[in-house]
Amino acid sequence: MAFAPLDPLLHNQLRLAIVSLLVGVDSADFNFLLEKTSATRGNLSVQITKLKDAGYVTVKKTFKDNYPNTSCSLSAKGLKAFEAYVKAIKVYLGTGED
Amino acid sequence: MAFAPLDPLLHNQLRLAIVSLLVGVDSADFNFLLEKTSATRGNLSVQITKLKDAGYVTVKKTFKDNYPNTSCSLSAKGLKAFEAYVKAIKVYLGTGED
DNA sequence: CCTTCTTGTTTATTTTATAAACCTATTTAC
DNA sequence: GTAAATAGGTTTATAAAATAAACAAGAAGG
Repeated sequence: MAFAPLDPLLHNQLRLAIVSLLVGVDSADFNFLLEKTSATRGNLSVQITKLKDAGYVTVKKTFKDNYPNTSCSLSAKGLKAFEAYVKAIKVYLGTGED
Repeated sequence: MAFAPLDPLLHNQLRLAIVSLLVGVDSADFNFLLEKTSATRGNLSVQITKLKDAGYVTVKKTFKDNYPNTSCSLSAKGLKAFEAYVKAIKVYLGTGED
C-alpha cells in the first residue's frame, strides 16, 4: 500500500495522546489529561483548543466545587479521524496490510 | 502503559516514510524514495540529511550512468530507533500492551 | 553553442510546537 | 479583612520545524 497522508492534527504527540485517552472514556477533564499526558497547562490548553476548533472534541466548561472545570469528550468526527489515522500510520510502521 | 515520548526525528511523515522504506531493503536511491514518497526533491534532500546527521541512515554519493546518484541505507542505530518508535506509538494507537 | 533535462542542494517563508507570562477567582493564614 | 498562596486555565512570545521556491552544475539533445 502507498503512504497515505497523516492527518496533521493527529500527527502530534500531545494531541494524539489526548485523543487516545478520550477514545476509551465518556469524558475527561483538564486535570486528568494534564496528569496522564505530563504536558504543561499552556500546551494542553492550546492543543485542546485546536482539537475543538477542528470539531474533533467537544468542550464543556462548568464549575466544580467552585472552581472552573473543563471537560472534554471525543466527537464522532474525532473518533472517525482517529481510526483513519491509526489505519494510515500502520502502513508506515509495517503493521498494516501490504 | 504511559505515553512515552516519540522520537521527534521519526515522528514526521516524510522521514518516517523514508525509514520505513529502508527497513525492508538493503539500500535505496534518491529517485526511488522520491517516487515512493511523492515528496518534492528539496524536502527529500533536507530530510535525508537530517537522518544522516542523526546517524540513522548512511548516504553514499556516486555517479551512475554519468549522473550523480545518492544511495541511502538504514544504519543499525536507525533500525533500533525505528523499532523503538513503533513500540512507543502503539501505546498511543491503542495497539500496544496495556 | 544554447537549451533543456537530470539530480540534487541551499535559502527563504510559513507553520507549528512549546514555554513563559498572565489572568480571574478561590482558599488559607494571619 | 487582607495578604499570600493555590486552582484552573488562557494568551502571547519565542524557538524550532516543515515545506516550497530558487539556485547550481554537469549531461544530453538539437
